[in-house]
Amino acid sequence: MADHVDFVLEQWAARRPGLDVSPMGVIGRLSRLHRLVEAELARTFKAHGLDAGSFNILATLLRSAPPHRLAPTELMRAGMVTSGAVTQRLDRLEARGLVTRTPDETDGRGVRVELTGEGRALVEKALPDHLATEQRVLSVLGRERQDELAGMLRELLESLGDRSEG
Amino acid sequence: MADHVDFVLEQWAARRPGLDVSPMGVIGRLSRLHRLVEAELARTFKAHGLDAGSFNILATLLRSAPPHRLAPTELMRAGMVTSGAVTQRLDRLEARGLVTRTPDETDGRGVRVELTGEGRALVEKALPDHLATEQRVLSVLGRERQDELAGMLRELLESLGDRSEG
DNA sequence: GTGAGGTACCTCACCGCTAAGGCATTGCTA
DNA sequence: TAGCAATGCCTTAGCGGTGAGGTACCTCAC
Repeated sequence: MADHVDFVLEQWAARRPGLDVSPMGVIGRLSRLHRLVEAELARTFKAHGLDAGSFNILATLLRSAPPHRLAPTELMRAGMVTSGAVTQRLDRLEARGLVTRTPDETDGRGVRVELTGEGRALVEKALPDHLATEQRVLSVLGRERQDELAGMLRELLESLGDRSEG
Repeated sequence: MADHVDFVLEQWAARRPGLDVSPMGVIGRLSRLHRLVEAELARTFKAHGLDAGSFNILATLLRSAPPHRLAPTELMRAGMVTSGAVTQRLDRLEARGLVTRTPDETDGRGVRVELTGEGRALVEKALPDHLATEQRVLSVLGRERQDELAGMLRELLESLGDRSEG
């Protein structure tokens, strides 16, 4: 039972016997797992004509509180991307007729983004497939250990400043 | 004690009460944590005039078995990137005098990549800082729980086909 | 009311990666 | 040993993101 990171750690142990490289055991795996999982999720998105960035926008709108109209700034924070990235994602989604941009009525600088009927239908169709893919990827761990894992990741996130907006 | 993903899960629970979105609790956190950690590591790399891709190449060469000469294909697999990405990384590193490319003596198609003295010195200088950053990022979990976390990530990796070459 | 600083969104140049494909060489198989 | 698939590396077009900066608008102290 050994993954690629075990091999890497062995190499370091052979080359730098004194060095404590144990953090690489966590962060190296985090990185590799992220890549593999992203690739897996991408296949599901593609099957629905989407990519991760587009799905993220649509799903954020779908789960938002009524009336489901968000500012680009909120989408930016939810997706952890820059404002430029949000602008471009919205450009693409708007061009496909999946979202609309409306001037904010109470703030002349602002914009409100909303799902169109088509956008809503698409994300609602993709969502169960997406969840199934996520579940499949995690299935080797039982539900209990998935929760344990989520708990540890949450601790790390909080220590790095990823707080809830609630 | 709640991170951004808790907020997201609450939103889903409010909007789709029947839906089991628990996989998002793991994969959403994996994704956000990856982003935050990468940003943190990038600061250390930058302080040494490097980025993650360049460091990855240099560190892979450093930890490789003597005589520390690897083929681009091996670097490609170690870094989980395409051959094009490796070619470009090597172009940049070679232009800076940090690695050399030599034709493989026994395979006319092949190339051997090697650290220069300067490249070796740079990665040896960056390595302890990098490890310190990784350790700092993980420090909220004690060593024991770090190992636990690494174990769960390894199980996931193995289930997705990330096997050791040993 | 006004000016300064903050905020919201967009624009654009640049960057690194992917995906597809090309060329040379090697290895397998009949 | 000839033919053909596989391999190793490179090339290139295109894509999505960042970071810096611009414009318009809002807020607030005075």
